[in-house]
Amino acid sequence: MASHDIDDIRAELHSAGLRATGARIAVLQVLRRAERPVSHGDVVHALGTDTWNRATLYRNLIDLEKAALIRRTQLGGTVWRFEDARQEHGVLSHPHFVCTSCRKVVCLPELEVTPRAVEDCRHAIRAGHFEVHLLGVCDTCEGAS
Amino acid sequence: MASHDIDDIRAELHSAGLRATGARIAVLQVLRRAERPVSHGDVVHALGTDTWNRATLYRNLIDLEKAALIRRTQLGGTVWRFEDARQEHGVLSHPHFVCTSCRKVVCLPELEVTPRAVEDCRHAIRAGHFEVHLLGVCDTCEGAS
DNA sequence: CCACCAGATGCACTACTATTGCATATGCAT
DNA sequence: ATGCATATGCAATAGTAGTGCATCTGGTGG
Repeated sequence: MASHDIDDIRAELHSAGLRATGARIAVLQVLRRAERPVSHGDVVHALGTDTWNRATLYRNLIDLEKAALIRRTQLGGTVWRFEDARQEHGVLSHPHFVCTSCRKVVCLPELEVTPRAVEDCRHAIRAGHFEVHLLGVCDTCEGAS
Repeated sequence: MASHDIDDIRAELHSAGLRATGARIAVLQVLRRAERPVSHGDVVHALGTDTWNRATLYRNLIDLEKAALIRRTQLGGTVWRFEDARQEHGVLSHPHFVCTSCRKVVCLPELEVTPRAVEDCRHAIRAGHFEVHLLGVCDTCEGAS
C-alpha cells in the first residue's frame, strides 16, 4: 500500500466529516481490496483480533455507512455485508444471484429489472434506489444435495 | 377452526412422514392464517409462551420446511421467515419489495424477471426456482428520515 | 385395548450477530 | 502544546439460531 493511498483515504474521511483514525483507514482498505461484500466478521478476521476491538470495527462500519463511504447490504444469510461505495461492481449496479445454501454471490449483469412504481415504494423505485437479489440454490449445492 | 381443518392438517403431516403433534398442527395453522411470511418470533408470540417451548416451535418450523410443507425465506433483516408452501401468494410466485428499514413487504405482482442462465446458477434459473427480492427504503421510512 | 419405542418435547445450555454504556485515550483544530 | 469532541476498549446486554439430553407421547403392532 503506497502512502498516498492512505493519504487519499484520510482526505476522503475528512471530507465526509469523519476523523481519520487507524481503524477507519484499515477498515476502508479491507473493503477496497475485497472483491465481494464483506461481513463484520470478515473485517475482524482480515485485521486480526490483536489490532482493533470488534466493537470498534463494527462501529466504524456503521459510521462509514452513515457517511455514505460504504454500503450495507444483506446478500442472503443472517449477517450484514458491506462494500466500498465507489466500487463499480456494487450491489446497486446490477442484480445478484445469492445461493441460499452456501451464500455464494453470482453476478447477473445482463438482467434488467424495471418495476412499476407501486404504493409504499414509489420513491425508491422511481429513483432506482433498490438492490435486486435473486435467491436460490446454486448448481454446486444443488448437485451436492 | 373447524375440526375437519385439523383432520386435514393431520393427514397432510402424516403423508409428509411427520407425526401430527399439537405443536405442529398449531404452527401450520398460524402460517396458514398469516397473510405474510412469519418469523419464529411471530409464531412464539401468536401461540403464547405458555403453550409450547420456543425450541420445539423452532424445530417444528425446520421439520415442516424439510417436509416441504412450508418454505423458508429471508425477506430482509436478520431473521428467517416461513410461509405455507400451499400459499398461492408465495414468495416464489412474484417479486417482493422489502423495506430495509422497517422490513415491510410490498408485492410486485406485475414485475416479471427472466434472467439468463448463468454459470453456477443455471439449474435454479432454468427451473424458475428462485425468489426475487427488491431491497430499498419504503416511502414511509424515506419520509420519516 | 395396551404396551412399546422412534420420534417429539422441555429445559438448559452454547454460539454467534448486533448493539450499547462508560471510562479512557486520541485526533485534530487552534 | 493544549483542549475537547470524538473514537476506542472493555464489558455487558439483547436477540436469533442451534444442540444435548432426559423425559414424554403419538401411533402402531400385538
